[in-house]
Amino acid sequence: MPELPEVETIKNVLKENLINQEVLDLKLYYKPLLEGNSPYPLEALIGAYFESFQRRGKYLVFGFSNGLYWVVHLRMEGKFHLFDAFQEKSKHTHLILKTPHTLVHYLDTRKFSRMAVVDDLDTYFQGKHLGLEPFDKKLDVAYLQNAFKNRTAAIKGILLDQSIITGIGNIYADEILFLSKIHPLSNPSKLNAKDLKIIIENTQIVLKKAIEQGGTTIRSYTSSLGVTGRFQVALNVYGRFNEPCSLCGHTLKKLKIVGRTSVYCEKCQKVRK
DNA sequence: AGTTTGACCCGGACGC
DNA sequence: TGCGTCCGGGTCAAAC
Repeated sequence: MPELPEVETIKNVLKENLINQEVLDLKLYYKPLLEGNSPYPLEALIGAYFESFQRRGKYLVFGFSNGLYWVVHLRMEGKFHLFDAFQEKSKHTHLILKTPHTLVHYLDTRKFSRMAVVDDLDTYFQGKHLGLEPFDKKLDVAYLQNAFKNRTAAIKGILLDQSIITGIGNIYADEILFLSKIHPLSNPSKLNAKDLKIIIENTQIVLKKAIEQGGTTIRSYTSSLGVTGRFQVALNVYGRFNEPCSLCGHTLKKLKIVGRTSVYCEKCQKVRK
């Protein structure tokens, strides 16, 4: 489940392997992965060279020598597998890209990921309504006060709203709220400046640590991308329902918030109403 | 305008 | 063992 740290890691590994390589061939086997309104087909990348590698929120962006950009959102299970030699496509291989030195398979068991080929990145991302990057200097208490002022829905759901801060998913939203000692059902407009400052600090701490360690859920990328070891990102709450709180020992609870499971400590995380 | 809900997907986990 | 059911993850659109 790639969130910002995983996407950042994947971007870096793909850059190491693919920069300045020419796309010799590219075939998309499962057509719905390409957004219906993609201005260009994927085949438009054939003959071009990989030039730049970016991440915007949870989107990967590959820039090519012919002026086009390939934008990929991995959603839950999109994966890039890299090979040195011919590799039979698997049941879930939906795209194969060939370069002189590397064979790229793109897999997605859930067929949930999406991609597009565009010539105007700004226009494409304007339609996505992405908020500030977590490490943007403009992300400060005043920004969140403004963004949260009319928001009454659970803070957990608001942290998942990519139009405010982009890149936070279910795992890190739970971790950020735990470290900030804020209950996931809290009313965003009732958070005080100190709460907001702590949310920003913990967002940056959690994501930075995860990036340094190669992403929490990077396990499935290991074999192919050569990212080894270091999966010991300590998660305090995510996936730990019914286990003891790492701070107070109280049994962790769970709740459904905007259709997502939230795990939290009812003793450590106070509701702001 | 903000909030809620469902659709999109389907492998894997779970219950019987 | 086999079958049925539910879950989850991010984003978008529609309904409220």
